[in-house]
Amino acid sequence: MEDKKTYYLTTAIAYTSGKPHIGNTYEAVLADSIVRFKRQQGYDVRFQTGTDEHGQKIEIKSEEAGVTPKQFVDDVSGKIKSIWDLMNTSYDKFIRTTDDYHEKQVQKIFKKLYEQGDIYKGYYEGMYCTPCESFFTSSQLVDGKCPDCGRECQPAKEEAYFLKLSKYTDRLIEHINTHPEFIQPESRKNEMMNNFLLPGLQDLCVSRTSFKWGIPVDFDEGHVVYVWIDALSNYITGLGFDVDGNNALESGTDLFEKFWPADLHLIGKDILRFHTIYWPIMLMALNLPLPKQVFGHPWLLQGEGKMSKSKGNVIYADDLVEVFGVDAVRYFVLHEMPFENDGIITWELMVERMNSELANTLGNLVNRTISMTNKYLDGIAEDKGIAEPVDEELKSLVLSVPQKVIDKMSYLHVSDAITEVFTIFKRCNKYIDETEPWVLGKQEDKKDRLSTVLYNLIESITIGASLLEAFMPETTEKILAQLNTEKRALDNMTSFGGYVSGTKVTDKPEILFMRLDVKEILAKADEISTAQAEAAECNKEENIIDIDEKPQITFEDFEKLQFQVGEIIACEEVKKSKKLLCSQVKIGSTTKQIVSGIKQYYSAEEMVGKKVMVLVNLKPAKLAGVLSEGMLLCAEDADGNLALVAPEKDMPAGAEIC
RNA sequence: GGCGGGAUAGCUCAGUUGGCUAGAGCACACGGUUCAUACCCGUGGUGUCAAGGGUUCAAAUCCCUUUCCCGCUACCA
Repeated sequence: MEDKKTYYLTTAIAYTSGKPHIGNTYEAVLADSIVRFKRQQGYDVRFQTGTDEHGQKIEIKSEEAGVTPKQFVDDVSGKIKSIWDLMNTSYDKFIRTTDDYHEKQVQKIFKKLYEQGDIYKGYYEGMYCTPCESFFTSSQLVDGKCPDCGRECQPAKEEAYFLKLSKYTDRLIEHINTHPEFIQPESRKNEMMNNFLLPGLQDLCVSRTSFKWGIPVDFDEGHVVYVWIDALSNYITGLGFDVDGNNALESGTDLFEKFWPADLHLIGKDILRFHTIYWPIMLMALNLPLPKQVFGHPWLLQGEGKMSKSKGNVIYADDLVEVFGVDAVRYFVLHEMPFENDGIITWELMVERMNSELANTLGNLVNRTISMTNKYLDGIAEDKGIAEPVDEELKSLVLSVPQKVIDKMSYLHVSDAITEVFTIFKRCNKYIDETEPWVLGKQEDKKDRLSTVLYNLIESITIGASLLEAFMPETTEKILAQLNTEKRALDNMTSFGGYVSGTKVTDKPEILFMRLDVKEILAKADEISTAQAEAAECNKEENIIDIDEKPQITFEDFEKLQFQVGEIIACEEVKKSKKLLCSQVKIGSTTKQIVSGIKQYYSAEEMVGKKVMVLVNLKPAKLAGVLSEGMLLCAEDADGNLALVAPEKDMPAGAEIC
């Protein structure tokens, strides 16, 4: 049996709380372009993607929708899968965290880690600073006290399971230092090191009791496995991994044995921490090898302001595909995303790219080449060998591109790789200008030269189109079909002239990419936007916010709190702080200084004169070096927007709130 | 507040270990061409390389200071 090198790539699994927008879709397309290229390079590839389907948010959403959580995620997961299919992503495995084999293994993993002591049942036995609401490992404490506020830390009481991280920290640091390619882009490595690894990790809470929709901890009723052990494990359970070593086989093959460790976890930069710290530690605890590389890709952002469904400006892949076609959308997201910085997508930019690169440079090139071949040569371009110096320039450029593309792709610089391919098409257009086939066509004695010129063009386009396959598979197929030839293999691009001389091209060239009118497209985008906003309106997600429930308190507990109306008589910004305002608050005959993190929502000037609700008897603390003697109460919505709470009628400063 | 990364043409960015008149794409303007989807080709830059100082024969590049942006993180009683 041929011993091909394997390549295992995974994307993050998409959370099934709603339809994925173009930014989520980008990840799947990026992954797809990478694996398609690896296949071209001859690797035995496995590409896994899927959906993450547990958690409180889904429990709540399904309840609102009046269906069971399973029904809810079945629906959303199906939608996500259909968008991945629409985008032509060639995944080998679509895993769902509600799949039974996955759930079973997660339970076994959890149990194994528990039995060997890597997971322990805690009662927040770590050092907990109540005022700071934070946990600290003992190594983080300063003189046994909270490193932030310097106060005593105590154990807290809530019951939960924790993954012990400290045991493996040194090994992980060592691994990251000796494997510079492990975290990509490399700049993220410092962030992980400096913010988490070097200061010391606090143990990760891996179970919850506050909701039910999750994988139960089978030896402790009431606990469900919280997100990370559940979600991250998909990368191995999807290969049929079994904790006891009885890996499930797929058509006789032990996929886990064959494909693990993964070559690349492709994820968004926001979850890099989980993939480069918690996941490796889980794997170490399971005594499994670590993935070779984790790439936290940047985001594809939407241009016009913050996206929101109610504004109707969320861009979805299926809307784009309807207007532009699959490959145009693939081209756009891949090309517009640099390696490290966020990219931007708008309808205008889409049209611009579509017109200038796809329609003009590529589409028109194919079209004019085929048209001339038909017009002057009855569709048959033979290599008559009538060469001129300019031909060599074309050939050497074309033949230099494959290696450049391979290099760019090996560093995952997909955008640059596509740009390289397009240099072929640009050179071809120039070549046409240089050789002027329409002039040759008028001279009977130049027929052979003309034929050679068109042959060179067709050969160049064949190579270019073949190189495009990873990025725009349908376009590759369409071009090659029009040229009536086969896809050229990557290792077969070292010499010029593979196109079978004398082949007849199609006599009915089809437009590959239609030029679009920006105004028309924007009008269409407007329609989509309006429809979206209307849908959001009638489907109005009731603005209900659920937060974690706290334990019941007694009236005595409540009586300990002293609330009064306070009048803000002066207010200024706290220098050196992004969020803090420092207010002088009149409460009865005294004045307290209170610092609040509301600068984003209130200016210092507008604060003055407000009468607000104040928690008066809170122990004073220093914030950013400024003393704060109480708390201004605020309401907070799901996006973190704040609104001060004030008495409904005018009340004097100092009035008790009870 | 801590750590890190930036600031180069109207826009998006390249610029390797300091080294010739600082580059590319887009956009714009003009010229050429007509096979093609009004397309393609060519030509066109007075840029304080954020500001100031320093090292050097030589600085966009190295060092210091300042300003402004961004990322992660902490804080946000």
